Amino acid sequence: MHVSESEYKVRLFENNYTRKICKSCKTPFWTKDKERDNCADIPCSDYDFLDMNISDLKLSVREARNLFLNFFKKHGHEVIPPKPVLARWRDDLYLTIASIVDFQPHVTSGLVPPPANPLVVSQPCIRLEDVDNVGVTFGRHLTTFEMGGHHAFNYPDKFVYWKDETVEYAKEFFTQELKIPEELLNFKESWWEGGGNAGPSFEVTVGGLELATLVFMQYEIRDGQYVPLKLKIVDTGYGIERIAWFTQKTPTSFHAIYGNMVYTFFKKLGQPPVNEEMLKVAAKLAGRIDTDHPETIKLHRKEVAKAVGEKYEEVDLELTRAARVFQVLDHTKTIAMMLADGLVPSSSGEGYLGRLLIRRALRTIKMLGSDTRLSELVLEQINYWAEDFPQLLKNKEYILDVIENEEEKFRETVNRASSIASSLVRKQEITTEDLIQLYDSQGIPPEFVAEELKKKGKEVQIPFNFYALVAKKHQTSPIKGDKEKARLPKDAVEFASKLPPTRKLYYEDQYLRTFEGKVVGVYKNYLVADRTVFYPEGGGQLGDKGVIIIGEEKYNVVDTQKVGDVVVHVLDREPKVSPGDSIKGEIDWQRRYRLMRHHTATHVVLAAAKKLLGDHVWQAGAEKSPEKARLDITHYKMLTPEEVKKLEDLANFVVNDRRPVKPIEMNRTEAEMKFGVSIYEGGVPNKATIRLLEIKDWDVESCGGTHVSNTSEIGAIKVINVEKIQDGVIRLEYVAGDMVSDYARKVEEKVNKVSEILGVDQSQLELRLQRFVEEKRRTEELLSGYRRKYVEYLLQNSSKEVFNGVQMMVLKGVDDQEVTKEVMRRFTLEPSKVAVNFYSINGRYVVEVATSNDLKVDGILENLRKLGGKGGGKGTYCNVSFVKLNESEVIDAIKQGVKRST
RNA sequence: GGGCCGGUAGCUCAGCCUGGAAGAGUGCGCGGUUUGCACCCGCGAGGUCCCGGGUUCAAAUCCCGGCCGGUCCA
Repeated sequence: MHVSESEYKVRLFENNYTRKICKSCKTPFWTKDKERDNCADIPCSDYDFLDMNISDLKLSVREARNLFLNFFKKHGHEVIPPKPVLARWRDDLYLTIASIVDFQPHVTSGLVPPPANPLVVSQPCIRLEDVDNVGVTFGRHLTTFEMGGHHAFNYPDKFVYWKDETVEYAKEFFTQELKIPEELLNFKESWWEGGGNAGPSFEVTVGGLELATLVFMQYEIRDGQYVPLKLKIVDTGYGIERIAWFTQKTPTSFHAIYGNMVYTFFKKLGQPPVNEEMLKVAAKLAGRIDTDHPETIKLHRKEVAKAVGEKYEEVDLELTRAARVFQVLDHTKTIAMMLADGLVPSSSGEGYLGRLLIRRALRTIKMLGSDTRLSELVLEQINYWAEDFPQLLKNKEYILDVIENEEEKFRETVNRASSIASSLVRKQEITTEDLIQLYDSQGIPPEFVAEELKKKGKEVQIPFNFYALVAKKHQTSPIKGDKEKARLPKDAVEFASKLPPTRKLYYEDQYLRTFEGKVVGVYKNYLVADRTVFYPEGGGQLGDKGVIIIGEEKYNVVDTQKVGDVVVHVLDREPKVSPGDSIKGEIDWQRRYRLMRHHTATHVVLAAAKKLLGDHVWQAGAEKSPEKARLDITHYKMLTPEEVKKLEDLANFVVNDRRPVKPIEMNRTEAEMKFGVSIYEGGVPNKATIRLLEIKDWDVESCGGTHVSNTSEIGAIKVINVEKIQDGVIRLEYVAGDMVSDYARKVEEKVNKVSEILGVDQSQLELRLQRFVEEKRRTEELLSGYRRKYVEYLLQNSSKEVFNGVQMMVLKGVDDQEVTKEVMRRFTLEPSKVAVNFYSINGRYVVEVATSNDLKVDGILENLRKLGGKGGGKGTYCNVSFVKLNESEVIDAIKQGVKRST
């Protein structure tokens, strides 16, 4: 898009700033420095700030954050708390990648007001795009960082501030608070696009480092066109860690972020310290690394070697080592943050992102030749950041336990590398394709395979872009998409979508069973009224059934669905009715009440699971039917029988405690601030006002279902099944109310049936069964004794004859294959023997022939086929079947077919 | 969510491509050898070849469907 220059004209620049064009990247930028000819951003500049002598400020990350927040607080912004790093209030993103994400999509679209306006937040973010580059660039790339954002939401009728003020805030913050001389500031003109929005932006750079980006969100991208937004949003991002690094001027940004922990990690990972002068040069020149072009890494290290006057090989080795330690530092923090916010590692969804980082960290630790526990390193991070992110300490036990669990899994995977390598050694040449196949299907990192192969004296080259090659194999993957299955045919949806919203009597009184209303639309067997008590399927609760009476005619409602705000009754046949007619309806109360009980029970169980297992427990799916309820929760290991019992007890405690259950309507921003994002467990509604369901002192969740008004109405809860449906997800099934009795009856019937089969009274069931099993074992022992004896007997006594120096034994009428096989095998151990066995199966007669090793079976086979037999075999054994059998003919054929093996 | 790999003795796995008698190592039991904590020798027990269907005279093996486990990708 062609951006008009006027977009970048702001008040501040009238004050002696000039617009220049960077000689290197041709980007326009604004500065007061008359001499400067480049944009002061990498790669046009190195990290020159490392050598700038500006002030005595040395800010830690925490101090940088506070300085930032307080500055904007002073200037009329309200400080709001950050959200979790997992973007659970959105269904299009897994991770919080920027501060603006906190307010998308409903605040930015204007549907709901922001929690404050203007506001400021320091939002921990996670971005995995550059996961490969972390460490290699000595601090340029991180997977986790804090984005300081001050935001203003300008409505058509309420203006807060826009470009002039935003740029002035930046100037003031950097010059007043960070004491940076104004001449060093550069405002690079840029254009930002993301999440369907776009707008002009300034990147504020100093000495090569981009310290902030000031975005002016003002367009929506619709069909490739830029449509002006009603809402104009100031979206800024200040790099909190970069500010800390900028003031500290440590060798790398890791030193600035992690302080002494850098040295702790070197020590714990068994690495001698790396020359800091070398690191500083490496960091300063890191802007020249373009990780899409691996040769630039080599080039970078050569330049470092030149600058510090050492051999390239030496420098390369040292920097590789350091880069790996930095990678572990970075990943351990990200892992801790993700787990603290409740991520459960798994093989799909957000869970995989966590596992990916954990595995990468484990791999790097191993490549450093260290056997330090990952959990030990993460514990360092927890303690280091405990004050900044209290959720780390709160969930410490969970975090460490999960990591040990993952470490164990990884160890098992890696142990396979050695045996896999030995089977690979047999191959002439091992290709990249083999390595990809191994990693992709079994998760064995190529580095480990290569190492194992080396031990066995075989070399294999791992291409630099190995992981990119793997990624290439998986290009068509959708993101987080959970499309609601269409439960009504297209034409019915179209019919209903034109109708006005239905009045939802089931929300006005959840116990209402009947109603009278007027028809507003009818299409085939789909009927819509102006109001209804019929609850439409949603939130995992099935739609109501019942009857609708039109005049004298009674129609069965077989299902109820919704299209937007319109409730559609699905009738058993097409009704004779027109819009405006009066109707009466009554729901199947028995069924509905069971659904209500199961639904409320689900909220009780979910909260119980959270309290029992930890905050990481999150609803991963649920279904309530009249018969039973099902709840899938995120958890990293199977529940023990004791845990299941405790869960059940806890849930029933809440039932017996008679807790009131109450729906509340609330503005969503307010609800999020008050209860946190866990209200969205069951899904994220797309409305400004949301319906919350509160179980007193127990649970609050956004929910559109129908519920009982007191937990005591649930009656009782019985867990009937617990299973692991996939890695990281546990399924709980349970029944409530009268279905508990139903379930008990079924169990009782089963027990009765079993006692009947065993012919004993229930009281003696276990004893009888135990004896039964014992008896079976003894019978088997006895049988194998008899078999042995029978084998001996047959070897001695079955008919034998000799021809051409070959002895032939014939077995007949022995229908125990265990015995015949053994007899034939034993008989043919000695040379010049042939064993024949006749038996029949499925109405066919089978001739089985075995010979000793010195004979061959193929002549026999040929002869038997000539007689009309079908079959085959090789070596010393064959197997031929006949529809009709002439025994002596067969025997003759065998005799004539015997051949010596050569 | 999608792709790939796997499921055979208590355990680790071979056999599967190319259908034809269910295998090895280890562990277990017994005996021998050795007075010593991963010794050696011999013997023995141990199987729903994940489940279901199909093809075939014949399926661990080939085909289809399912279950379970592992793993990779955004």
